[in-house]
Amino acid sequence: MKYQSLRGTHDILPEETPAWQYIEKKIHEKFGSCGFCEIRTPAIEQTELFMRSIGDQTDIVSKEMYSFQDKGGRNIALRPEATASVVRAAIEHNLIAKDKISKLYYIGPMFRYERPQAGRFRQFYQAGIELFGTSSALADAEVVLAGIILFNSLGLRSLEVEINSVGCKKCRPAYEEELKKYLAANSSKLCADCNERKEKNILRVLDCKNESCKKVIFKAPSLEAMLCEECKSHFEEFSGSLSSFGVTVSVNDKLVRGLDYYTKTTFEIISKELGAQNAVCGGGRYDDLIEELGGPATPAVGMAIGLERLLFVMASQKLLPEPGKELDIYIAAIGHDAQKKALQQVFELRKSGISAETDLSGKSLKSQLKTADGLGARYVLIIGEDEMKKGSFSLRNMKTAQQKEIRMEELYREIEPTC
RNA sequence: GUGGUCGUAGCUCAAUUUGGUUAGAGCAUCAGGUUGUGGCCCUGAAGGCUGCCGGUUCGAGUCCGGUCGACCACCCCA
Repeated sequence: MKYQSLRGTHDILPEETPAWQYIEKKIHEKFGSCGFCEIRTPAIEQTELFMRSIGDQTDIVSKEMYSFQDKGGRNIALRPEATASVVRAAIEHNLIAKDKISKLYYIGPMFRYERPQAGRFRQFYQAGIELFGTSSALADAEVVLAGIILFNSLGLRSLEVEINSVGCKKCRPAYEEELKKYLAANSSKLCADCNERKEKNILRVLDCKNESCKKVIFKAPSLEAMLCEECKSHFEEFSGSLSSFGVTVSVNDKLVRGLDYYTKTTFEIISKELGAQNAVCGGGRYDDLIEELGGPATPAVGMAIGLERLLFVMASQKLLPEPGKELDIYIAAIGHDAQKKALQQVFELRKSGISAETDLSGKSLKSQLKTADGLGARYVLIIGEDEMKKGSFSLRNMKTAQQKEIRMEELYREIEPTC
């Protein structure tokens, strides 16, 4: 095979597109009913946008971004996620105004140069929401709830919601300083990865799986204890409100996200069916990002869903709709004149919204009936030489195998009742 | 970026004890089973440079190296 799709990228084939259309439709419906409006941004942006927002020290930006110079010498990157783009667009078009709440959602492909794995691809689809303009912890809950509404409407079971707080710019620097000091004192017991994380993304050390590191972390200063009053009460209200709405949540104090812009709330919705990459949905609050990117200081919260992962969980829970084969009528034609007549008739039927198909390759009647059967045709209209002469045609009901002679004008009336 | 497992028709899989002649089957596809009638059944056809490149050997789908890709884990994250 000379050409194949690039590593970590996949063709979505005709047999799979109905499932994609199904979840996309639900996303539009449910996010819409939650008051979010769709926004579509370009797949490419200035590289700097992502360096500023996600953080140029993060793996996503430093190692995993598809970036290049265009012919005009501009530094361009394929978006690795959409929040930065949505914020940029919202600022650019004045969608963010003082004391105004904006609720946006998006759906589209994202790109990260990673080693492919279960639930991880180089081009993958995300659907997400962003809520700008309120610092209320209830807004964090609303965002989680929007995800839950979507998942429920798809029939998903046994998903778990994990939440945490990573503090804000008032309390986190002090904590990071504290943690850094502690880790520096114990650096000999930390793995190579952690010694690097210590410098680049120190909170991630808390989530290391290495046994030796775990021991060190066990005695490390706790982030929770260091949260300022504001963060603490924000987290309590967020957590409490979800519980009171009947959402079971568990606090995971290791839930530290790899994007720099998160403040206070972080959360994930995970599924055990997924393997190592188990988050179907992840998000959190980012109160400083909009200002950071040049907009008015505006608090915000958002989340993103990995669509391939969502589809995978749905498939394993047998929630994907059967690709329904249905065709109102198939016209079997014998002879060139008949084919022409058939095509004309199919054209008329299609114009009036009836699904119709014919075969112009001159196959035998038997073969055409087989094709019709394979397409799930309810009726087959047979146009042969006899019919062309007589001006009346055989209409076969494929379910009952009954056949009758009709004239073309009667066709609609005959097939209408079951439409 | 690191490590492990694996690449045989469109799909799912075969191919005997460190290798041995024209690489098989099921499903799917197409065509037939008498003149113009589907599903079931029967018959037949087509479909593979065994991922690619190189090496060992009289001989490689099978062994070795490389490469590309898939899967899984680390890392990271949706």
